[in-house]
Amino acid sequence: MDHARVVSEPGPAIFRRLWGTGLLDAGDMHALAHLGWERREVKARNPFDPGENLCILSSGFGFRQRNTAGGVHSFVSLIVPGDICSYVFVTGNASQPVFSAATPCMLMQAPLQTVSLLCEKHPNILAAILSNLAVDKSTTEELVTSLGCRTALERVAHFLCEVEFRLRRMGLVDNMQFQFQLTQAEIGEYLALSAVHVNRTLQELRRRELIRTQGARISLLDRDELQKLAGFSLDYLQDRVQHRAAARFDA
Amino acid sequence: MDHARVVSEPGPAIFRRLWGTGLLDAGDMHALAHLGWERREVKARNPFDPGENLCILSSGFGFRQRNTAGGVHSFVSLIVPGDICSYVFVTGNASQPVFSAATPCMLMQAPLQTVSLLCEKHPNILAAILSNLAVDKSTTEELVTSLGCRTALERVAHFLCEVEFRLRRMGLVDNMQFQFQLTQAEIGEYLALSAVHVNRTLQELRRRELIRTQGARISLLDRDELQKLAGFSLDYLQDRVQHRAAARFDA
DNA sequence: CGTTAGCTTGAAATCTGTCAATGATTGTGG
DNA sequence: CCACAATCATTGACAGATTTCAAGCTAACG
Repeated sequence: MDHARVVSEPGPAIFRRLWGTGLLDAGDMHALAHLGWERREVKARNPFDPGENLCILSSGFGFRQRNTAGGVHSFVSLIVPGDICSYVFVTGNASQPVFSAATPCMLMQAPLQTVSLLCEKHPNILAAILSNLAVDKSTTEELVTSLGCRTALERVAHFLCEVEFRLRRMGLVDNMQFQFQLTQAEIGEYLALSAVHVNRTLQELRRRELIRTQGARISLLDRDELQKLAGFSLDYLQDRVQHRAAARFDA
Repeated sequence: MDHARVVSEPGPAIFRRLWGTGLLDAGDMHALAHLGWERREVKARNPFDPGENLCILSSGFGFRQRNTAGGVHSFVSLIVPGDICSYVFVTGNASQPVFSAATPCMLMQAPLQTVSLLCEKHPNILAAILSNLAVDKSTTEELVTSLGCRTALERVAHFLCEVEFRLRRMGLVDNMQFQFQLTQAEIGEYLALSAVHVNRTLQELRRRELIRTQGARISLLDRDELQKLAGFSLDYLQDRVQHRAAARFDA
């Protein structure tokens, strides 16, 4: 049984992530689809501040980047298609990291006021957004675990497992293969490794025949083994886990 | 000007953190105080799962601990008095880290249903809770920055600056001194350092005359210098930063 | 007064970073 | 369509921060 299978849903693919919470019905999806979204392009390597808009990444990859006083900056979360770019519109707290495009990105945004009205009429949508927020938080916490407890090899393996799952959930993985347009320097910045060491680590994964790369395309040759190496469990990536005792891994 | 000064507020000290958001009025505080809280004691080194209750730490220190499949476990956030122990009651997402008491702890909790009704009548309370959630998220993101970009010395210094601020906000700091009952092993588990290295790092801070310890009591001898060393800015700890361009440090 | 948990210290091992140079790939303008 | 530039990947040698191991020390506590 494939927990991350693509469920047929009544709406554009960009809302698949919200639909995946299992909290929405067809009416909610219809309302979402007709909210009057504004499209917005962001060039690779450019920052973008969604302000108080609800902003969903439609295509491309990005990070939330945290800039501190001392010139220190680091990526705190990876944003893939379907993800909400910023939760300021929910929490009202402005001192948050800013979205930074890694590849050319297409975003969809809607102003806070519109979203507020939408949530009043469709409380399930608010619940879905909060569930996404929780998963986002949980993902950053898992990153803390990675940085704290895992070696470079485990860290990179774990990262690949996570990306595969999140892209598969959006229907962007084809037979364990997916487009992965991040530079090794960017992966390093996210995983707190130097670009050089990311390179060596990827080589080691290739040597062990766990992954294969062809340009920007990557395939996981032995996902089970990779997950085992990484200590990867998809618990932290799932919305509303109702039965925690259920099977943890895909078939 | 002291940004973290204790404002006189209409309610028990335990709600000082929520009051500090600046979103509540006297009526909200009154409603909070009379919610029918249940006291709950947790022994040192014991875990506690708040489930879907709103649960606020009243005294003691704790961590949110994340346990993953491979036996890997790490602390992802520090909980001090006034902090909400778990946001499951907001997000509905159960696959979250569990509270783990470092010292003997006293908690106050109220069931989800009661809290829901409260928030319907007092929407500002929901806003305050969401603001706390945002700060909590932000704090974990800052931890990512620490683990990724800071040396052991900077990391420990940063941690001390953060704790001092958070305790001061709750009125628990007296002339740069506060009770700090964590073992070096626990600090290490949070900052991804070995207990041995935490020890050496604290020695270095003492040698530089930035801190002094007397038993479980610690005093920051030169907070400015410590903050400078750590690259500490309190942006990420504050609720609803309205004017981002304002001065960043305390006087 | 013994026991236990926590703190301190030293030496050796190791992972990862830095530096520097060389290939490979991609995109672009002529 | 090719040549050039720029970015990215790769490789090797070396340095350094942090971990691990092992042992003694201290202090709190029953």
